[in-house]
Amino acid sequence: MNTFPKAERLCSRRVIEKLYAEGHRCRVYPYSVQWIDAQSEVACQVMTVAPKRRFRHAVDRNRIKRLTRECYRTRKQPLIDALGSQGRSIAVALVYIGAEMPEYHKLGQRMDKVIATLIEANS
RNA sequence: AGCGCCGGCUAUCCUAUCGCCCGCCGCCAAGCCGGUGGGAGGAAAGUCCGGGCAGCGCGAGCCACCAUGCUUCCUAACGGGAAGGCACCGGCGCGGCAACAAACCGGUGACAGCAAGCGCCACAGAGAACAUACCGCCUUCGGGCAAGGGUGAAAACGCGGGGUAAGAGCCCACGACGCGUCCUGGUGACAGGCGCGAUGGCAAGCCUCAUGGGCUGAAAGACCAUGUAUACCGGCAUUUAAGGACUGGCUCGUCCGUUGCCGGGGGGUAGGUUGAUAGAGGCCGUCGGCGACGGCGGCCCUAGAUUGAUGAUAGGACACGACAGAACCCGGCUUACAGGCUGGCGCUAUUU
RNA sequence: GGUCGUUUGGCCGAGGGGCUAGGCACAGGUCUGCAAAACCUGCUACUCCGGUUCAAAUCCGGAAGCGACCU
Repeated sequence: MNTFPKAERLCSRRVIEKLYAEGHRCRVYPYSVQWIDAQSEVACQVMTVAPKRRFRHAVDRNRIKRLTRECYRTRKQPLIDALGSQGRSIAVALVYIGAEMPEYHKLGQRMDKVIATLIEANS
């Protein structure tokens, strides 16, 4: 099942600060992807970010994060399997850096690229 | 039916699949899980006001600072609301050639006080506030005057008469304006009258008067577990007077006091729980009130996250979907907003 | 979530009721064989909407933009 429960979301303030300070970063437009090795019970913890500077209204930021979560939820399984086979776990931040409101199907294609990049970087 | 003005309500819907948050039930308990129910707004926004709630040793007086500003009422409170007064604007309109009163209808108004004091009023102009004299008027040639011209946003209250050499609230009538232990009506603002009196404007200039205000703000605060100080408390020894605290300042009053040792005590940081969702709550009926609103009775429970929940896909309907997403809560204000429904008033045209 | 500040030509920046300084930049001219420098001239502004006032960049109310602080 393509679920996205609370355990797979990145919630720890301490891990987030460490991620921003020491994490790897690469750009897969329209995202800036940051990740770091972590010790958790699930293979991958993810947080979504939409910057207030670019998107003034809370409605727009909410929509970007919802679409991002939905795309990740439906495409995450290859990444989970790859990490699981190595016994590793990572923490990831998906920061939306595009200038315009995304469209679901196009965003899905980019998310495939993000997943592929993460698998390659952690194999 | 059309146009204009002023309000009120509403804010796409349905089906299937995959997901998110919370409550309850089941599995011995918990979690995964299974079942079941609930899940953003009229502005959730801006943070412009008011209050609840919480913390900060206490109190009194004066000053400073801030806010409000026609009256009465509503309210927990308000800078909000209701009704009324006054002013201005618009409409209508008897009559009238027309302009346009009164009354009526609607809208708008930071609407206390420059006859308490100070300050400011560019340019132009004689003069902008203890005034002044260019043209002008009068003259006994010493001078007197401010009506008329001209300047300006504004010119020493307006207009008519008396008066005078010419003039002037110098005097009078009418009118504008301010005041009154005054009279009448009204709870009152105010209106009408009587009497007295002054005369430019500006208080969203300083200010005066009246009323109100302690400060901070859920990132407040409380608790648990981990963990252990330099906070804090008590005792003993030492010091005796400077100093400090009381939330912007001063005064009064009150309190604390320097260092060392001993004992008690349990801070920061990271995590969790709580604060935190049933309330000045909503709806209906009824009674009181012009109304805002209040009393009584009945019914209802309606998000509660904590990196922060409502989305995606497919199909269908039509008016083709605006502004926009809770973060302690409530009452207002302001701002944004496609469409739909609806109430009142005015005018125009047609029909009956 | 809460608390503040700021907005004046292309850029920096003064002015706090009476025709909006100054500097840099830009354009034209003088000078020069050409340019630089210097000198002269010009151009482009008070974030927006209302209100107070005779008069508003300035005072008052509202909106918008930009920025800062508190964990």
